[in-house]
Amino acid sequence: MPELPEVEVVRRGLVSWVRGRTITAVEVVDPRSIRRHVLGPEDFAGNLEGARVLDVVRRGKFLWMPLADTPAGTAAGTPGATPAGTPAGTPVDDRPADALGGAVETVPSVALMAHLGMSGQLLMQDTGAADEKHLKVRLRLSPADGMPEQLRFVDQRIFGGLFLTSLIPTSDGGPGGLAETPLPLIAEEAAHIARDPLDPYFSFDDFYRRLRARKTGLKRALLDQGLVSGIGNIYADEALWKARLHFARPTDTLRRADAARVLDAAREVMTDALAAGGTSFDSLYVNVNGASGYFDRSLNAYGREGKECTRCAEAGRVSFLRRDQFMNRSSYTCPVCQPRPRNGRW
DNA sequence: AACGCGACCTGCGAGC
DNA sequence: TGCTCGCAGGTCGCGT
Repeated sequence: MPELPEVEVVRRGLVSWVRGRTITAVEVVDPRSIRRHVLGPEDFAGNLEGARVLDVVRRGKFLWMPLADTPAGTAAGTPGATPAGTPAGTPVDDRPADALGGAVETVPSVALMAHLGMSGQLLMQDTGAADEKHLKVRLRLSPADGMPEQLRFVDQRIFGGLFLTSLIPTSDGGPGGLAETPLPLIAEEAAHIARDPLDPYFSFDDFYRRLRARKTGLKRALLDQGLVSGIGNIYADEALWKARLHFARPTDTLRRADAARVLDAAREVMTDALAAGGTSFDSLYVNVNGASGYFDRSLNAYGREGKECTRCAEAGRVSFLRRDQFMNRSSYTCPVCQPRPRNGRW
């Protein structure tokens, strides 16, 4: 279950293995994993072969690799996404590359997008390594000292996938996401989601203003990737528990301090998970399993139906976590320290 | 605008 | 034992 911290662990690992290398061959083992690349496997492979990976960028749970040297006429998987006849790698506007962040010799216009979905993994593997049971896509990379030759996309449940997308200017002029060499460009397919809480350019003021304008429940807002990205069901429950707020709390009555508390809580939970995942990430593997131990040890709310609330126990009270259906999902709360709003009024 | 829901998937555990 | 069923998760798109 990769959430934002796991994806960031993947990003950090991946960038050290693939940055600067050229994709020499592409093997789509299961076309369902590239179904969001509407032009199909041949187009996908044809446009990737020969491309050079410039960086690995993340916003929320979306991960993408800006590419250089993609074949001219790349359509980025979406008909009409790139102006006809525009060779990929051409600057997206008239500014010189330096004005777009410097340190890049080519301004990319196309990226390889990856979303891990529920069960996706990006693994670096040597050629001799046996295929994984759920291997979906294999990318062969140009040789590099002591580095594995293959980047594999493995996905049991096929909620995730790979596809090519255009890079477009960000709406606020800031970096598209966390990157080694930030550029004010964003993968088109990720342009509709807000910055995530770990993004230095995340604006709490904007978040709070938009939150107050909503007429909905707090958890629904936290899960809305257009408002704040990267928060999934697990971290939403953990953040709400930490902030002592109920999932149904109306957003239009939230005080600034409440909003700040729940957002800080989300950031803390993610940062802790990132630290735990980061420490276990030390091998050739770039995977999403590093944080599973963290989940086992550190969850205070999610999945703990009927178990004691640890915070209440420390305070000498006894209370048990309950599970409710909310948004066709399970939500876990402590009935004592996260009381349900009464009559929707606070 | 808000929101519910189905679709997309597979594996696992519960219950019969 | 073997079957069915419900459930888990994130995202997208459609209908209300």
